[in-house]
Amino acid sequence: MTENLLTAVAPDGEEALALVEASEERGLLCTLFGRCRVVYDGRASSRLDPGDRLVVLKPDGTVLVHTDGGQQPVNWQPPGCTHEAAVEDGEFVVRSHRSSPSEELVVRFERLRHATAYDVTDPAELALTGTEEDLRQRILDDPELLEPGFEPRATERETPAGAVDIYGEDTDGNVVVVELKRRRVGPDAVSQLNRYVEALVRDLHAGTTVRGVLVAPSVTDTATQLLAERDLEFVSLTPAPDT
Amino acid sequence: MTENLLTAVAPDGEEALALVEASEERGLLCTLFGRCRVVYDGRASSRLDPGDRLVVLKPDGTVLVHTDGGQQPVNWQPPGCTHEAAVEDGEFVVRSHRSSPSEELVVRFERLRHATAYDVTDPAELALTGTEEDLRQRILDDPELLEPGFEPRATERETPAGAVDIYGEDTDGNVVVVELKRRRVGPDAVSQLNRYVEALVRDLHAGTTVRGVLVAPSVTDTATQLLAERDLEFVSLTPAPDT
DNA sequence: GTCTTCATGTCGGAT
DNA sequence: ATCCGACGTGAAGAC
Repeated sequence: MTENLLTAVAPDGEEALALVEASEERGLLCTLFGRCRVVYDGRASSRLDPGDRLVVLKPDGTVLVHTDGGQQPVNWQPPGCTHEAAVEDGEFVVRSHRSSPSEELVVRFERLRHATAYDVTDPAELALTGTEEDLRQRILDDPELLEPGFEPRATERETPAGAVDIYGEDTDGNVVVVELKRRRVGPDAVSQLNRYVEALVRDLHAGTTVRGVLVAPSVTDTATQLLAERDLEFVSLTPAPDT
Repeated sequence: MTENLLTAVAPDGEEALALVEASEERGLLCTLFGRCRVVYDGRASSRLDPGDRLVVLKPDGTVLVHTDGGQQPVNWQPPGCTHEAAVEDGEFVVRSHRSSPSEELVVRFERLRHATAYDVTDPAELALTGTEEDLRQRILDDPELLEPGFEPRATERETPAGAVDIYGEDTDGNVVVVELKRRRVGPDAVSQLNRYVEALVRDLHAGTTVRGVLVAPSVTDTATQLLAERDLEFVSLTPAPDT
């Protein structure tokens, strides 16, 4: 058994308890595999009958209950929760809770097949490209991508309805509100843009024309309809130049 | 080693390869712990420098890369992906890919501390309460919760702008459009309701009054403003009766 | 804390 | 396959 690596095959309750507590003390990430029931009560409530699952306990208080399928855990607790392990009626039990909002998750193992604890301190930062931020920078670097003569004046400009992605001016001196989306958009993005435009129409001097431009790779038909109804515009752009 | 439970402490590339391939063959869920780099290219692109992490391979093709903190994996692939493991330059490598959209994830291990494979076939269904569906049922069971004399006529009624949660009539014969939210709502929910109301105003006979009612536990100030501007209403209700 | 919006959102249901 | 909206959405940044 290596330093900062604990494992136990088919541990009984006490063994598992020792491992989880040691894990907690040393700030290790813990994985538990076995047959368990799960009860959750908080923002909603859920019950999960017995089944074989993988349970992950992270040093930051996160709890994940994973089944054989799906990217999302079937049950979970967010970071910042505190958990205690115990042996109750011969069953190994993990209780995780938080206040604000009040939430509790209880995982009760009928049978534990395996338990491990690892040190997973991770210094690296994820470098991600292709985000909305990249799309914004692409337009700021070359405003002509939006339209000839477009001049950005501000990003994240505040309005009563929220912050506008890019606020600028066209060649005729009209105000241009730009809403950016990194992927194909539907009706929600059009409504969002519309909120900003309406807020600015109210705020600015009467007589100022405010154009709203949605920038995204593409839009759905419904979104196109909505854009037309509200006199809003669309410009097709992706976060990264096409290759 | 129990049936359908494979483990390996500090496996070399070949051992890990055998375990992952056996895991795949038998439909097991596989966990890998070690120091790795991760490269992702697809809808976006990301690079992650070496760090100690937990990698989960599910039998449905899901891949999760978890660090010490956070509920979300730092990298992942969705269900339906296919992955191959290999030893390259002495390193154990997992490549996962899918088409439509074209995406690839490569996890390259400098060092593998532990590997396991479990059978996690899970027959149980999650029983969840406190959802929007519960809120809908609560109102259908007792329409007076919305307002005296409210009469539901349909759920999921289609409009050009999408399906209305509850479509009904008030005591004056006006059309009532109800949008339900299980939790406190912001501007987006107001816009959504507004889209349905506008679509129905266009669709129905001129002269028909269409009321829009947002039902949720509470609303933000901005949402209240928006509701007022658009002549929409708010009724406070939670998915479950208060206890 | 609350509010707002982004996300490689994911997921499910309907067309 | 696309579209649409819910989700115990989570996570980040602003206030």
